[in-house]
Order: sequence, then C-alpha cells, then structure tokens
Amino acid sequence: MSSQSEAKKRKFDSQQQEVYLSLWRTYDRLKALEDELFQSWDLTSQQYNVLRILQAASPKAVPTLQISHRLISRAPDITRMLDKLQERKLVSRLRSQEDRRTVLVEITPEGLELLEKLQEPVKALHISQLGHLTAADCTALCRLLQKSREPHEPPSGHW
Amino acid sequence: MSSQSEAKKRKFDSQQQEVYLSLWRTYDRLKALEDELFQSWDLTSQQYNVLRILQAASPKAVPTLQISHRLISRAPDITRMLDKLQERKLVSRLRSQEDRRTVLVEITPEGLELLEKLQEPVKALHISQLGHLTAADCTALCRLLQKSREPHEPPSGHW
DNA sequence: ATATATTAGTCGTCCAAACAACTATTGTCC
DNA sequence: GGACAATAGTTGTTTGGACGACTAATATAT
Repeated sequence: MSSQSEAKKRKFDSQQQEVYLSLWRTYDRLKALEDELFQSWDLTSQQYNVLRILQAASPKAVPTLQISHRLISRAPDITRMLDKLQERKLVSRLRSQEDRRTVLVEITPEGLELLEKLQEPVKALHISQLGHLTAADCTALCRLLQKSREPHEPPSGHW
Repeated sequence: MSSQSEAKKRKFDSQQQEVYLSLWRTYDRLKALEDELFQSWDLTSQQYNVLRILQAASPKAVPTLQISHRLISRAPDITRMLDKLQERKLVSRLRSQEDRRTVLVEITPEGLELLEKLQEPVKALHISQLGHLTAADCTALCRLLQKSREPHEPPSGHW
C-alpha cells in the first residue's frame, strides 16, 4: 500500500482510477454522437471502419481476418458483419486462388459511393465532437493517450 | 508502402479524428484489462460500478433510476442488471413507503464483503493499467479529457 | 506419403444492450 | 373529483457481441 499518507477526501481511490473513469466517460460521450450519425445511415461504427479499411486497400481485396486485425477495437464477429455488408452489396467476397482457405473481401462501387456520401457528415461529426480543442490540445492528448496504452499494445501493433 | 511517407498528413482525415481514434483504442485496451479481472469474479464493470454506487450510499438505499443516472456510461438495462445482482444476493430491493412507484435498492452485507475482497485486486488493476503515467501526466490527461467531453455533458451533470 | 498441426473462416448458442410498449402510481389543473 | 399527464419501473422483442465447436485447406514432421 503505497498510498499517500494523508487521505485527501478523494472521490477516487487513485489518480489512475480517475484517469480511467474520465477516459471511459469521455469515450462514451463522443461515441454517442458517432452512433447517432451512423445509425441514421444504418451502419455501426465498426461497419464504417471496415468499409474504410477496404476503401484504403481498394482496388485490392483484403483477407477476412486481416480486416479484424486492423480494427480499432478487438475483433468482433467479422464473418457475420461481412455477411450484412454483403447483403447490402457494400462489399463482395471471393475465395483466393493461391490459398483456398482465405476469403478476399473487396469494397463495391456502391460501398465507395456510400463512403463518399458520408464524407461530409463525418467531417462535421469530428468537428462537433472535438472541434473545440486547440491543435496543441489535440497533440498533447494524442501523446498522452498513446503513452497510456503503449504498454498494453500487442507486440506487432500497427499503431 | 509509400503511404507512410505522405501519411504524415493523410493518415487521418483530421486531427479530431486522430484524437477520437486514439481515445477509442486506448479505452479499448484498458477496458480489456478491467474486463479480465471482473470476469474472474463473474461481474461486469457496470455491475461493479453499481455496487460501488450502492456502497457509497450505504446504509441508505437508492432509487433504481438514480443508479442508472449515476453510472459512468449511459443507462443500460438497469432492471435486469439488478435482477442478477439480487439473485446473487449482492443487493436487495424494497418498495418505498412514501412513493410506491419507486423501488429502493440497497447493497447487502454479502455485497459489501465482495467489494472488500475486490479492493486489492482493483487497486492492482489500476496500477497495471496506468501506473506508468506520472502524476503530471494524469493531471494533464484528466484535464484534456474533461475539456473534450465538457460540451457534450448533460446540463445537470454530476461530474 | 501419411499423420499431425496450424491457419482461415463459418456456425451454433448464449447473453447483454437497445428500443419500445406496457403497468402502476403520483401529480396537475380545471 | 375526474381527466390527463408525468414518473418509476418492468417486460417483450430484436439485435449484436462473446465464445467455443466445427469444417476446409495448407504447412510441417517423420
């Protein structure tokens, strides 16, 4: 117990906990704004991210599992997520010739079109979320967040 | 690829987006650690938070909806959550006399005991999550996070 | 060459969150 | 006092995520 000797009538057990709860709260508030936007387009934020990954790779196709590795948060059920995107014709799948185990995923023209339509609203979203921060704030915040998660990143992280 | 060279400016659409994705990623990594601990005690982090709220109020009981308002993130399905905690005898419920609509929730001795057993592991968790940050880092980070979410807080926020 | 391990992805099942409809009780206002 | 609205909480339903079992294809070892 290395807690400081004086009990400062703290509302948090530790400074670390305060940071974590603040992080949680902040993430939750900003995510709510994001969810609201994407919901009006019948997308989840993860689906949007998948489309963005495929857009970045386009016109190349991407193996299914590589998509989940590149997602911001841990791998959800990528198969069923792609099923839904495929139903809506936003992505297409085909088996690889070289390795017939892998399924290659590609964004369709419809998918690209949707992303294009989303471009402005998403930009506006980012402004409404965090547009009140200064450039210096953003830099400092990114640096501190990076430092916070750094020991917990998987070894071969792409971040 | 060569994207890395020009990625300096183009990896993210905007500085705001970079902050948000960094926030998401960091939250996700730290949450994974928390989930791991609580899972080994058959709790979710929201359940833990509910118990903490009731502990803080103890020996007073708290109306159901007040609990959900005080949670870090938006109100989940508080009724069914309390059902589960009640099944495990960690909380007890009773109808208020004054207003028979409200249900008062109270933490049980068993609940308090569980929290006590969790105290040390949770403290260790916080250290492992963010123990590598300096006190100045924590202060700066909290300030920036607070500033980030401030415009999005509900008017009568308790934070 | 065959057995075994590994990798890629899918499917089944369970549980929690989201959302809306509903009941019961209390407050308001004429 | 009776109609109506607001509040407190519960229940039904649908959906998405978590987790493990499973199939198919490829790599590896003997």
